[in-house]
Amino acid sequence: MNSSFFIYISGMKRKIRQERESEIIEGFYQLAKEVGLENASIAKIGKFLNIPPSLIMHYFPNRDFLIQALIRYILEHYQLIYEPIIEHLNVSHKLDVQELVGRLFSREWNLLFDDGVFYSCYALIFRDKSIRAAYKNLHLALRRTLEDILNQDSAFAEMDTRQLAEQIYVVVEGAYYYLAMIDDEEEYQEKLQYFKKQVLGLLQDEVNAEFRR
Amino acid sequence: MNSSFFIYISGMKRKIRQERESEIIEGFYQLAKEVGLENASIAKIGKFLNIPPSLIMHYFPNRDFLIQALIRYILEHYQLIYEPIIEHLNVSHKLDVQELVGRLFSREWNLLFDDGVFYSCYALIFRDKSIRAAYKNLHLALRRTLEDILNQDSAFAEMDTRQLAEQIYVVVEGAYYYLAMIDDEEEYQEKLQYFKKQVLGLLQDEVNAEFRR
DNA sequence: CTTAATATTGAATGAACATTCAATAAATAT
DNA sequence: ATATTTATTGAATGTTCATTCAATATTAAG
Repeated sequence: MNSSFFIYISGMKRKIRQERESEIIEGFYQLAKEVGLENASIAKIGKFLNIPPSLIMHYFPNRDFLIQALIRYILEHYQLIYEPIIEHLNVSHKLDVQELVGRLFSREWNLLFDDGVFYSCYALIFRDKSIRAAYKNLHLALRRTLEDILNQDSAFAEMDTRQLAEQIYVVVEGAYYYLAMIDDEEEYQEKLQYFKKQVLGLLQDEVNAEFRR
Repeated sequence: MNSSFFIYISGMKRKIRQERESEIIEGFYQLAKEVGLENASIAKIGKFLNIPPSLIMHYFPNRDFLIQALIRYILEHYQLIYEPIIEHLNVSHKLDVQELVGRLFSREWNLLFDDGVFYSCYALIFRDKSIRAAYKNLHLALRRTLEDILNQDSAFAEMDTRQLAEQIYVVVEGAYYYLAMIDDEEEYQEKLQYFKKQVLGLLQDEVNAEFRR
């Protein structure tokens, strides 16, 4: 064995480690989805995955490491699922705004992602600076992606696309927050239309564009 | 017994009960603010208030009752603090839109209210139908209040004020969600301006008003 | 093949948890 | 004044918690 400071784990062992860590975090996420983050204990994760709790602690020294890893997992997946949806619009000079708005509010990706765990973790930003920073990074990245898309269309050349991206996302995120409270499908669709129209208004509002500069 | 210093009104017991219950819920809220909802145990609430945990259970048979009462407390106070801020605009035919927007995004009320506990409880809407309904009721009430204010000004007579209130609040709530991630004061103010302008745009956008009808 | 490092197991730890209980104190009703 | 109801206390319950530990199995290195 070499004597460097770094723990060198070769081949198989490294793979085992990576796979176990992933398995544990995914199990943690799945369980939190079912019983709530506050009830997803290490013992329960072990039972859920059929491994002893001590194995979990072998990879994650304490609960905080587990939470940090869960948040990394959630934010990575949020971005991984969401960004391609708006990224692959293939803007050939002219952006299809209807299509963009449709994708921003798409419920498809919503089905792939559970909001309960996301907001439980979000609530942690108020007491943990590093979690706050991680959440901020995700939200900035989403805005930058949208900004880039807008910049590809010359129609927005005169507009402050950074501001526009901020304004669009604040509606999208406010809508997700609010619509989660609404069970009735008809009411849901009605309000969703309000917000889609609102974003379309932002994108088409050339008068405002000048006013805002 | 010597009761010379105390005035014993009839129904003293009821008063004791009400005050104890309030004390416990307020203590629960204060503690949750400090250590997080997930760490605010009954034992800790007892220690925080210098009462035995069994007294807490005398008034709240189990933890669920305590959570339900906390959410009632939070939502009532949210409304109690927030509504007067926008309600007492004293619309004398002409609404001061600048003033309205200023109040909607006022940081004052934000200081009176801790968002960590609010969002921790919000996360519960995804698994609890009655909590979801309670949150929805609050958000509908806020929108109705704003709608009433808009209706008092004849300038909005031709507009769909219900839709407008929905669109305004989705920005306000999206902004609160997003701005909580931002520590830097300058950046915070810059983005806050974006969102204030956005709401002003909604209020002044008469062209859109027709388009939306 | 031997040794060292890592992976996995299951049992054990003490602390914290929600909750119960019996006893006492205070307030109200009779 | 006495009886009844409610408020309060503190000790005790059994459970679950995160975490530790020693043992065994597997894999890598020499």
